[in-house]
Parts: sequence; structure tokens; C-alpha cells
Amino acid sequence: MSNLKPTPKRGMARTRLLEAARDVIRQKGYSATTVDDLCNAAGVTKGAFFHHFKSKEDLGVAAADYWAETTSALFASAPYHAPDDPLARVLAYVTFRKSIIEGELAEWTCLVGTMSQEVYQTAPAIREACAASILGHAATLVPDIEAARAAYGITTTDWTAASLARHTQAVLQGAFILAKATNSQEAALESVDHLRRYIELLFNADRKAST
Amino acid sequence: MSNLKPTPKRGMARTRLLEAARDVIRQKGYSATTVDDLCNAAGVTKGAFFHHFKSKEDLGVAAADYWAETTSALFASAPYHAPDDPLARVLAYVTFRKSIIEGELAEWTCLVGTMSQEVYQTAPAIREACAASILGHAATLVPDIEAARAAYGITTTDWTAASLARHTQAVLQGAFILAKATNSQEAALESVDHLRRYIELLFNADRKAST
DNA sequence: TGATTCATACCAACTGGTTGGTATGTTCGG
DNA sequence: CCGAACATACCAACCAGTTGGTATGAATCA
Repeated sequence: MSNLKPTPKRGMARTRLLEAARDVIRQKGYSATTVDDLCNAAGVTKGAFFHHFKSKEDLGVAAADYWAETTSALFASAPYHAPDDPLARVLAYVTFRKSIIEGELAEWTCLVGTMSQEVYQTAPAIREACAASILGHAATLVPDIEAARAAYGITTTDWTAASLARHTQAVLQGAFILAKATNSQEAALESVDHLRRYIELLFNADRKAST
Repeated sequence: MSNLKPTPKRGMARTRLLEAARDVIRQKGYSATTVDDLCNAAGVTKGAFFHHFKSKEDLGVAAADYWAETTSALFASAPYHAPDDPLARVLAYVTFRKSIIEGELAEWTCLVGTMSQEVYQTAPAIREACAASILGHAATLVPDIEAARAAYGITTTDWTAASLARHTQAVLQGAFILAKATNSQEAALESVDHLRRYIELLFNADRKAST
């Protein structure tokens, strides 16, 4: 018989459940994903599930934390940090985010964005973990944006580096929603292009003005 | 005894259920909202529910359609159509959207954005109704954006009116997600400001360039 | 007019399957 | 041989959907 799950090793159940949560919840949403769904996807039993997580909500929090860890590792090692010019790094980040958008929808959408929208009012613990993940990631962009402001002589107080960083995340989250609604990645790619153009204009236009 | 539900009149059950769906689903999400939740909120029984809707998914589609109808009526009668300058109308639309963001989160977020993210893969009929609502609304902005392009001599093919219209919806949807995650409206307001600035730059910058 | 018919709107009780969670094991590494 | 890491069996609550009715109002016709 085919043994697709290659001998789930002892000690791996927790990680396998977190990976299953990441994959299944992005497809069906948090509420529609049952504990049994996760156990089946992870190839473990309910006993293992409730050994590692005291409730479904507890797994939701852990999944958001796991998402924060794995994505920050991914972005930390991504190539967009290379350019010397800080604005080029910011734009390279946007390009990197755009390059991720390919293949199956559920593979490039955001777990914590999906979850926070679903449970923001019913599971505060999950909501907070999701917010921490999103805002924590946004915060990693702030130094580059600050440096770009300095390098390009932007002194306006109309917008801050932190606010622009959060906005990039809002645009990406919105792009994912449009993509899901239209069931294609086109709308998402389009919005990322607009985001890129906005950042370019923000720095070019102000540079002209300050000349 | 207090009779909070003022004698639900005959013939009103369907509408009351659609209004309940609009309110409850925006708070708890589609999957977590049970048919009993909706019946309780609407003050009707399950018999009435399944008399008007053949399934929960069928109600989801009807709720998205109802949302499309009521919101397009709201926007059609909104004051942002007044300015003579087409760009001013587009910017007034953004301002109008910003002005709606106040009070309880669940009262100013988007039902169809919430639903599409949850069911895009499990309930295609709902997803399509949500997409129709979002894209239909975006389409109402296209004539003003086109007119603004003409009025301001924008000839670039980098972006189209339709694409910018869709982008405004993406930004708004993303703003709602950030607001839910952070449990405050600040992040949403901030992103709408960035959207407004983007549109201003898009027209000002190109006007300069074409001079 | 007023009795009959019929369709629509709605209701209360029920059902079979599902759900999150538990109680009670068994296995295995150190 | 002990405790962590699992598995098996089970349960009470819950869920979408059904059943079998009743209330209402509009049309029909004697």
C-alpha cells in the first residue's frame, strides 16, 4: 500500500499540525477548518492534537506565531536587502512580494490576514497574535523607509515611515481579497504595481518639490 | 413584558434574515454564523429560514446580492458626485469612504470582502456574488477616473481607470483587515489617506511631466 | 356576500451526522 | 521505569436541514 505520510516521526506532531493549520486554514478559513481536518492533514490523531494544544483557539494562536517565525525567516534571507540605496531596497521588497504571487491562491495568501478577519471579535488571543505578526513584519520595513526619507531629503510630516510600512501591508492584504473574490492573481498583481508606483511617486514628487 | 421585536410582520422574514446576515456575518464571519444565530437575530424560526432559502449557502448568495443592492443605492445618493471636476469627484469618493469609518468596526466593514476571503474555495456561488458586488462597485468609479485622465491630460498606459478603480477597493479591503487585526480604525484611516495621496500624485505628477 | 379553494408565509419539534473536547490507555526514549 | 508523546474510544452539545403542521390572505364562484 502507498504510505504517503513517510513515517511521521515521534516528536513531529506539533510541527506537522502547525503546517497543516497553515495550509488548511488558508484554504477553508479558521472556523470551517475542524480539528479532525487538521489531524487528517497532519497525519496524527486527536490525542496528539490535544496533547500539544489545549484547544482549537490555542492552536490558532500557535499557528499565527509559527507564521510570524517562518515568514520573518523567509523575508530576512530574501534578496531585497541587497541594494545600497534604501529606496531601491523598499522597491525591491515590493517586487519580491509581487514575485511570490504565483501558483495556487492558497499558497501565497496570508494566514494571519485571513484569520484576523474571521476571529477579530470572537477570539481576541488569535487576533492579537495575528496583529503582532502583521505589524512586526511591517516594522522591518521602517528602517529602510526612514533611510530613504533621509537619502531623498523627504521632510514632510504628511506621512511617516511606520505609516507607509503599515500601508504596504494593507495593500497586500487587500490584493489578496480581490484575488480570492475574482479567483485569479491578476487583481493582486495589479494592486502591487499601484503600490510600487505610489512609493516611487512619493519620493520622486517630493524630491522635485524640495529642490 | 418587553417586546423588543415589534411584531415581525408577515412577509418581512426574508428581509429580516438578510439584514441579520449582514450584521452577524460581519461580526462572526460566515462559517461561524449558524442558521440558528440568524434566526434568533431576525426573530424568526428555522422553518421561515428554509422557506426562503434552500440552504445556508443560498442565503450567503442572497446576502451578497442584498449587499450589492443596498450599497449601490447608498453610493448613488452620496454627495461625492457633486463637484464639476472629475478628479475632485474621485477624491471626494475617497473622502466619503473615509468618513464612513467611525463607530463599531462591524458596522463599517465590508460584508462581501469578509465572505469572499472565507469561502472563495468552498462556496463558488457566494464567491461569485461577492466578486460581482466588489467589481460592480469599482466599475461605478471608472467614468470619473476616465474623465479625470482626459481633463488632466493623462495619456500614460502604465495604468488604466479600471485598474485604479479596482485598486481603491483593494486598499479599502486591506484597510479593513488591518483595522480588525489591530482592533481600531486608525490603521484604516491611515491607509485611506495614503490612497488619497496616491491619486493626487498620480494626476499632479503626470500633469507636471506632460507640461 | 360569503363559503371554498389554494398558495404563500411561517412555526415547533425533530433527526442524523458533526464538532470540540475528554478519559483512558499504549509506546518509546532516556 | 518514568514521563512525554502519542493513540483509541467515546461523549454531550451543536449543526444544517426536514417534517408535518398552522395562519393568512387573495382569488374563485355560487
